[in-house]
Amino acid sequence: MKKKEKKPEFEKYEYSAAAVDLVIFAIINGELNTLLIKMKYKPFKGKLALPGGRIRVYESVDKCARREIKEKIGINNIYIEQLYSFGDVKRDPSVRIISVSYLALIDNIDNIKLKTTEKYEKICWMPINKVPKLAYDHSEILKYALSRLKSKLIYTNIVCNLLPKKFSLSEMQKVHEIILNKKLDKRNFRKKVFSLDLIKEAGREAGVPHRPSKLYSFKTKKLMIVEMF
Amino acid sequence: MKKKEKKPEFEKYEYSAAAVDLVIFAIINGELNTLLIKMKYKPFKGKLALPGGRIRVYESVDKCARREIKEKIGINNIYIEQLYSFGDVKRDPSVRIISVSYLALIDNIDNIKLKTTEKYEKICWMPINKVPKLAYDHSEILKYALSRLKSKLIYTNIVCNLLPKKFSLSEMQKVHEIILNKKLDKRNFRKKVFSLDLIKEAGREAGVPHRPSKLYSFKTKKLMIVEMF
DNA sequence: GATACTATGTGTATATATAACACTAAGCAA
DNA sequence: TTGCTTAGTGTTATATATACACATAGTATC
Repeated sequence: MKKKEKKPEFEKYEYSAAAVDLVIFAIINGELNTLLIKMKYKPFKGKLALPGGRIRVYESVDKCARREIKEKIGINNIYIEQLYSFGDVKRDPSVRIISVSYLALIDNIDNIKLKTTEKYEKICWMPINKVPKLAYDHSEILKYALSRLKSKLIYTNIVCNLLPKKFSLSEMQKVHEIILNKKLDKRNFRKKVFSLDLIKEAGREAGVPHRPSKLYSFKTKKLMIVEMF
Repeated sequence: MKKKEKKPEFEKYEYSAAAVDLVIFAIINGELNTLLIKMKYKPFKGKLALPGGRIRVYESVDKCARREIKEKIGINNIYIEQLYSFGDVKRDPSVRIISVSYLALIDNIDNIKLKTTEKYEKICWMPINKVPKLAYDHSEILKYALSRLKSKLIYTNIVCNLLPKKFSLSEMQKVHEIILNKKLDKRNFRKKVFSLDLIKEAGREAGVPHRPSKLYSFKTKKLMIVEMF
């Protein structure tokens, strides 16, 4: 930080402020869940909303998304992806604010500790088909995130960010079925997954009252374009 | 406008301002062109950049994109699509500003009159493979726009926004070849296009020194998901 | 230790989609 | 009438996607 930092010239112009809103997905008990906060203050007191916050002048938009995630769930290194910027004038009734939305994926819910802050009444996971109408335009954002997740599940290996380090093919198939909301054929699923050469064997399940499944892990978590399903 | 408008609370927070940058594509002389402006003032005096401008407090982000287009090329009703928001802290060296980028497509270059404003040295079309390094992070934005256009060309009917009202199948194929940068098989192309049932006959070419082609027009310009190429 | 239970794991045949390939047709100009 | 130029057309081979049913390997129980 050698150069002297210059403050943005807000006062000169009537220009907009920006924020980040997060759609954080995790698979919990065989359902797709998203993280929501319950608002403590007006104008949406008592309503559920996506977590998020203002972008600071000295942080990039991506950094802001990661900071917010860190503040809410205590972790840092998860998959995030910018979705879309929502910019209606009245989307926040009290202030003109543009929201850059992000998708974030949790691969292992056990690593997460939710942190309530003073600003929110509570923070919680909720299965996406039980989510009521949210504050602001957050229902729209959630819908957008879900549709992005669905399409990326079909044409990329993004599913690796929703699975723990070791997983069975049945688990993997289940994630696809949950998100795409349809049953897949077990043999065709396995054939396809193997043909893509994305995973390697990683031991065997134990202590289950049935034939134990082989476990696999992803060779890489780098996002790749692959025709999945 | 009944309710009294409340001014955003810029002063209270150190938050960011936002702008829109436009990647406007048109097919000109068998090449894909993009609209660029030459900058008159520092910090990029003399450099080429994408057209764009600050988002006003009382306009939505989409409206801002359309206003900017109107100001630069005098038309209003073209296809636009939000791309991505670029938010590095130092992307503009003088002010912290987040840029929401848009793709816009011109279907008929004849309708366009470029308008230089006092702010720019000039405004002009340039074939995309002749574009030098641009000011700010605009080269990155252009690259992003091009990749979005390519992929949408493959899985949607977006090409309808780059063709005039009436066009021949050879013209349509040419647009695909220009953008995808590869030769396509004429018979397979036609077979596919007809099978999608997107176009209808619209007369015949005249005054050409060879067999005249049939002309077609799109049944609808509504964006649809279709497996093109 | 034999049996029941449960989720795992595997192969083939058919239908569909994609890719490769070359000649005739229609209008204009000389 | 001939030559020129781009438009227009079908078939075959290959690859991909879909549909479908039973044997297997552990654990738990009697």
